[in-house]
Amino acid sequence: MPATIRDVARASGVHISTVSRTFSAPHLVNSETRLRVLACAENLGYRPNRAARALITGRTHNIGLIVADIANPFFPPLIKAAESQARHRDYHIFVADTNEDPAAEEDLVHALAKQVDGILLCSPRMSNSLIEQLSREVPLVVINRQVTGLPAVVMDVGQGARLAVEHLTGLGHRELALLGGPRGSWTSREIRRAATAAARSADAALTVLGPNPPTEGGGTAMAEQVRRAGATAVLAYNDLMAIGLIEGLDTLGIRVPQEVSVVGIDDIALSRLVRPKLTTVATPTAAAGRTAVDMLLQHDSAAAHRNRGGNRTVAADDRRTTAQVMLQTELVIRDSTGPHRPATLGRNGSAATTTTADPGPHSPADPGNTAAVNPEAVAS
Amino acid sequence: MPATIRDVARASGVHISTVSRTFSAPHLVNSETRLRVLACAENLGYRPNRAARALITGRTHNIGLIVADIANPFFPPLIKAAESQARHRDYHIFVADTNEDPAAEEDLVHALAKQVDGILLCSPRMSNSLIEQLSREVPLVVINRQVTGLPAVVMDVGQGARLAVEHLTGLGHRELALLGGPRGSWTSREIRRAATAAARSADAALTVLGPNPPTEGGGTAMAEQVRRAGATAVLAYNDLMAIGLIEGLDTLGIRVPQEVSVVGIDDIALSRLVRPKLTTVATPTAAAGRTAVDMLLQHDSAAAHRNRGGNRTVAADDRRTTAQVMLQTELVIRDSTGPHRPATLGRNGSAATTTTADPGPHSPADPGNTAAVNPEAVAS
DNA sequence: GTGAAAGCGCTAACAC
DNA sequence: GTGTTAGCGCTTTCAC
Repeated sequence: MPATIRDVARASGVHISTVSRTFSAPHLVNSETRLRVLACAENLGYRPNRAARALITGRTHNIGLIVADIANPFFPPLIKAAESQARHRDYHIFVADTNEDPAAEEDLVHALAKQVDGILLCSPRMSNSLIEQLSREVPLVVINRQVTGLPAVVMDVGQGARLAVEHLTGLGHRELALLGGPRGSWTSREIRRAATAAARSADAALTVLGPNPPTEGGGTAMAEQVRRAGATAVLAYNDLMAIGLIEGLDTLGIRVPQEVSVVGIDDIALSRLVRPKLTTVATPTAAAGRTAVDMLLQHDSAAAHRNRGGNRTVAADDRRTTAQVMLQTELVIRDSTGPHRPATLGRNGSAATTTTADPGPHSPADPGNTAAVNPEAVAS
Repeated sequence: MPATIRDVARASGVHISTVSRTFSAPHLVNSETRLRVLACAENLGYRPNRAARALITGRTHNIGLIVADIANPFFPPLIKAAESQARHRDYHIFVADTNEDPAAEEDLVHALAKQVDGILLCSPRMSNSLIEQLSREVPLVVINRQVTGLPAVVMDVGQGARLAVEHLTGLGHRELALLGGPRGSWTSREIRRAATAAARSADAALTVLGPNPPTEGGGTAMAEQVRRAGATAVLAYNDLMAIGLIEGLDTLGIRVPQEVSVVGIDDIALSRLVRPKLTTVATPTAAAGRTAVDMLLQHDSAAAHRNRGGNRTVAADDRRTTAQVMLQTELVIRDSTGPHRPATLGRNGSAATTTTADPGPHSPADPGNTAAVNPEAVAS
């Protein structure tokens, strides 16, 4: 039923190779002929079969995008941007979800390898060495992870974490907590590293809690531990966890930001919608998606000369374009962070803070304190 | 570099067709031979090239999923469910984003047609007749739309809208507004139809405002009009618009639910996270994704006998499995709806509400008024 | 500028 | 049970 190149050839009275050229190398065909062929193709509804074409050219014009969890609000903007960029360049995109399972990542790469020109590996949880090995099977661009020798685009979460910690210590907080992300997350390690360093510089204590699932529930579950740790300010692996934590704290009768300040990371759309609006580190996820596609495709131009029976030096050659891009992050201060207020009532291990909205004056024993501010007034 | 069927054949000393059978019809090959072939394949890292296979079998084992906006929180759970279900059945899934553009939908269907076994058309904005026409090119399953003769899975938003209106009128509201969705949306039409009918049954007035973009901004932008319409209760096309509307009303100094009740549709994750928590109609989006994949694949089993040069009755035959599934919805009552409270101060055309939190008495010219309440007290 | 022929990786009759 | 042969729809030498 669907028209083939042969149908068009017959209809326009030329050989199939001329039809082929009309579509893949138009300049090689007489413009009169070309117009005729195009007309026939048009009214037969002919479209080149890309799979068949790929069989011989070695380029599928498809890209794979592997993410940990499509439903995690961090990913959709990235997926959308990648898809959009890909399509502008006439590529289609396979999306696959690993459910945070490292084994699934590997399977997926294998399964997709043959039908794509490359794969975007988003926040992978598997080991660097495995990634490297897989990259010999199919061109890979890694997002949110640095693996030596492979093209990657990462967000500078280290800088973001530093900014966040400085913001917190600047508000007078000295007992910080960090809610770690999932095991195997490069981002989580970077955050931890930078946050630890920044806390030390500011003479603040930082308790690391985790690893945790990168979800709202993961955050909520840690509320009790945050309280036990006596932290007055918390940096979470991502916004979802931060929001979950705020809910958990609320359940414990601990108010944010009056008693505890909370900072998230990512600046997902949700962050402006919850109350208090979340202070967070904005990561350029859409840009990451676009950039990754561009890198893959540039990379891919080289890979196109697939070595039909050739030696394997080609694979090595491809790597020469390898680059690692680091995207800037920035701190967005909203309403979930505020100045440190030492508890004035008892301080018997568990921070004894009243649940009532009572922003009375406190003993400014901590260094770096700023003037007290009515939390209500800040709700912008 | 990647191993081909021929490499495996050579390594295991059999003909390529035996290798082929080992993978596509294992029972047809001697178990000893099979084991040997499998072993060779294994250590050559051979995997059948699905595109090449598709060329001859006519089945790509790929599915297309076309949505209006990946970043709209309504879609990710659906995409995730569809992807998961597809992969369980050994299918990969192309995801494409139309940016709410009907023309893009058509292009995408054409572009994807050849490399998929079928397409899931999600909340399409194009005309029924075009959809029908496209379905002759590639098997289609439509989600959130009913088009005669085509398999579809829809959410029963009509019932949901009715429930929502009944809830609202039950609370004493008599001046309702409906925030319509995007032009071309079947769902929007269904909601409008059901809401109108339900309002009439309850002797309530319903002002329809729209069409609107199905986004937060779309909702925010309508706050002023809602006020002008004098509505005390609003049903929005989706949660995003409902949330946006609440923000917009807040800016106008109108409190939800004290002065205006708002109901959304979809029950996206966000709805429980905003304050006030959103009353909404829960739609089973994940189930819709799964079901649509199942329908497509069942449908596809028939389509597999692609008519190589055959007549076109096959296409007609495929249609016999056509079914339309309607998924139940349910009203989730949270905190954005409350009893009608007649304004007691002036009513000079535009509902005169002060921006300061000053719930003073008003002249009760409007019908159906109840007592005033301190807005602060309700914010749970 | 166009046609002829070979072949991408694979499956599907059909022999044996 | 396995080998042979013919192609799926297309691109790409190579002649002419």
